[in-house]
Amino acid sequence: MKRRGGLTVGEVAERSGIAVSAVHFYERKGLIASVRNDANHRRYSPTVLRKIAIFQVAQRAGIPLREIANAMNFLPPEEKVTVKHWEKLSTQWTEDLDDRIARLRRLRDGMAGCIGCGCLSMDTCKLVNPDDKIGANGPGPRYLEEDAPEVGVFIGT
Amino acid sequence: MKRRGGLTVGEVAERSGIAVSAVHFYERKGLIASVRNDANHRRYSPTVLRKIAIFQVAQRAGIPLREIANAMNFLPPEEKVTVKHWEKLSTQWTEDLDDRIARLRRLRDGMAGCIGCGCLSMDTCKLVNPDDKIGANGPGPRYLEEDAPEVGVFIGT
DNA sequence: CTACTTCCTCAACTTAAGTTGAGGTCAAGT
DNA sequence: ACTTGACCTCAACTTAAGTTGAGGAAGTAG
Repeated sequence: MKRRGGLTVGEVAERSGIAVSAVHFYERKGLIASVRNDANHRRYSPTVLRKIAIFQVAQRAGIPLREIANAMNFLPPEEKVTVKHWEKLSTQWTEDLDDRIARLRRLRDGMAGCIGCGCLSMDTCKLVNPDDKIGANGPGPRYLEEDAPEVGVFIGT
Repeated sequence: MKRRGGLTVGEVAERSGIAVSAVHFYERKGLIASVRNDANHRRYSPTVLRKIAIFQVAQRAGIPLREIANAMNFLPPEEKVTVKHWEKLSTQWTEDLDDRIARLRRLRDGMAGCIGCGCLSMDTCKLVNPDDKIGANGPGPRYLEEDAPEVGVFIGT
């Protein structure tokens, strides 16, 4: 099983620290590509290692695979990928992370000030029901979900 | 269908903004409880509204239902729940959120400084492979997952 | 030549947090 | 009497991100 023409799945799996089945899976999903040798075995370019590394980092950041795949589709075919491209991804995902962080921070502040205060009653609590008509807007107290109109409001007491 | 003895599922669903099927689901999972009337219909105490509100907030914070259920098990039976109990939950989950936020922040800083720098190559990048032996430790570059031994290391270039 | 290991495909299973649908009961309104 | 609407149970479906297993081929070591 000499690696004439690229890395085997086993090698990719071991060097990137994921399971062989995961490598197969990523390929099925179109996130990476391989060529086949005469025995119908996959051979990978070393760049898949970088890609997989990026998948891991992005996933840890909470980016779903679908979006990762989407981003991968904007990359030029194979080795024409430049540092610029990774920079763009990085910027995009960093912004995404900033959003997530901000959202969690709002929640944390609301939670610290509000659940403990005893007011959490659907009718009066700003954290849960900021404007007394959330039920009419569809399901769920999705208040802190998207940028709320008034961020400083849910003091709660 | 007069509400003799508590809220109906429909009322709970409407007032808490979730689907009837979700109310059923929470009950199956033991997160809330009901009594049955003579027609075998569920009747809920108004406190379920508060509970469901808390589920929503906690889930938004990324707490899985299993943990929420677990926390609910530590609450006294029914209306013997005091503000202290909610405070404790709040404190616990706030800490949890602090952790999540810190983790995301580390990731963001690593991502901003590292993916763009062009070094992301599994062999040399600290973000991806901080100590050149992560493959031997099991699957995945789980570096930023738990508190990493050296947080300031992944400058990357 | 035989055994071992890696590889192949395809289908089914997993967890979370519900949703959807089929089939049936019960009380109210007309 | 009949239809509507809310309720009941139970089973199956959904998405994400894979894992596990069955059944088979191919390359390698002794």
